[in-house]
Amino acid sequence: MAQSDTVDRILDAAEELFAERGFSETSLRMITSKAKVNLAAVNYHFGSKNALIHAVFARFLSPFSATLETAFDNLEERCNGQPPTLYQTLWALTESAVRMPQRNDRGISIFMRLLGLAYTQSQGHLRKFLEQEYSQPFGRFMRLLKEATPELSSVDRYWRIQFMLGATAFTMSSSDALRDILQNKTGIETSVQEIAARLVPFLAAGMQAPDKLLMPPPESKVSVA
Amino acid sequence: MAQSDTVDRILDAAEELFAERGFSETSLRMITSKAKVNLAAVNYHFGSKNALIHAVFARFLSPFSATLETAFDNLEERCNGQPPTLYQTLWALTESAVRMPQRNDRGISIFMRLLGLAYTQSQGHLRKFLEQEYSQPFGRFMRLLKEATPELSSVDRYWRIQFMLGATAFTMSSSDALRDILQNKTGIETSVQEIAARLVPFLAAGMQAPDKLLMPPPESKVSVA
DNA sequence: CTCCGCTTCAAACGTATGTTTCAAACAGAC
DNA sequence: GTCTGTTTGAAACATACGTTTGAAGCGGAG
Repeated sequence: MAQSDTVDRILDAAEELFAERGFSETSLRMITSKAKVNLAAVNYHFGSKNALIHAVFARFLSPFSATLETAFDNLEERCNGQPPTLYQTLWALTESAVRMPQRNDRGISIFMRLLGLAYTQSQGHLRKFLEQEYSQPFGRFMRLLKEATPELSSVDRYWRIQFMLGATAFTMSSSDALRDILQNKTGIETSVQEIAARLVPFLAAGMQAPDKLLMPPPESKVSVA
Repeated sequence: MAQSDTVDRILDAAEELFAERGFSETSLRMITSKAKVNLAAVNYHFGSKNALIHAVFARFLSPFSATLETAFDNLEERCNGQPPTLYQTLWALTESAVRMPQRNDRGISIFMRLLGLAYTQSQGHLRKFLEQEYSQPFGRFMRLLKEATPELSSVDRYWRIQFMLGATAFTMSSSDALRDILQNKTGIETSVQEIAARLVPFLAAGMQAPDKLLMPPPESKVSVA
């Protein structure tokens, strides 16, 4: 073969194993044996394990980043200068993720799980890589969020964005496991699209919740029987 | 010293390092050197690294579990047979966590971060350990949630609980970093209690959001100017 | 065919890990 | 003081890791 497919086989195997087990817990030997390539191939083609991790992310994040930009473009165009609503912004993001061309049916799950891991596993090199490669669409998303929630103080918005990120990253990072649990308990099959469709209203409602309270909730007074 | 403090020193160091770096990324040598004890002490006192991980969790989870049970007892007693509201249930949980006697001021953050890691890092042995040791308070919390949201289908409730867990675990697990970022940007100091006070309304609102939608949001139609 | 750059391969390297070993140090009971 | 069971200590163990090496294999150009 003139153009070797070794690189893609490695990326496929790595992507799947990383998503299943995390980065530190996945060895190059697992990857190369799953990909049926020689151990040295990883260092030959990518340079190091960390560079392989970056490549795995770049392969799906770069097209996603582009898709997201055009989705935001379309959204803002449709709004004729008015800021898009929170719902619309969240939905644009979700659709961009869900509509991405997938290599296989689990593609979206793996995609999400990896994003969750990226946030969760404290791999300094990864965070640095993602920040400097994909800061633009992220910044734009933040700006849209700000315009969509002008009623929030910037501190409230800051924290609620963290809550949204958490709910999303966490759920997505274990979406396979959670789906399986539900499947075993109730027999119900759930697609990633459905999870997303349930997540968006949850996030939007949380984001627009009434003010924070600093004291115990009103109902918690001891009632005199 | 009759009762050696080696065990506690190991637990303290392990707790902190695990919270900072994750389990796989923390070696016994890091732990023992931080704790200023001999390397072999871990295996002598705990048996294995995995057993040490369990011990770290048990040390804060067991008292928390007890505190939580009495908090739920008090709550249910105050309600005279009526099911506690969602707000009250969430608040009981939050207060139990926040009011736990802490070894130091970072105690609560570490506590939360470890819980997040336990969910996220796919350490099979840990999940098994937590499930069989702390299924009771967890199950009770689930039952209270169910009674507080009778309007939700069990599938909706299942997913929304996952979203809540995610927002909580994620935020709390990086609360130190998030607090610092906010501090640097705005000069505002934030306590864990305040974060909790912002989180609870977010969660409650999300939990009680209107039905999931299966289509794009209503506002996303192209408006005819 | 010969050559050359690129790719694969088996093997080894150095390092770090969790765990084990066994002697030394220690504390409390007698 | 002496004995005994427990705890510490330095060192080694076996294993797994990421990475490097150098030779073998290969395809197209001259």
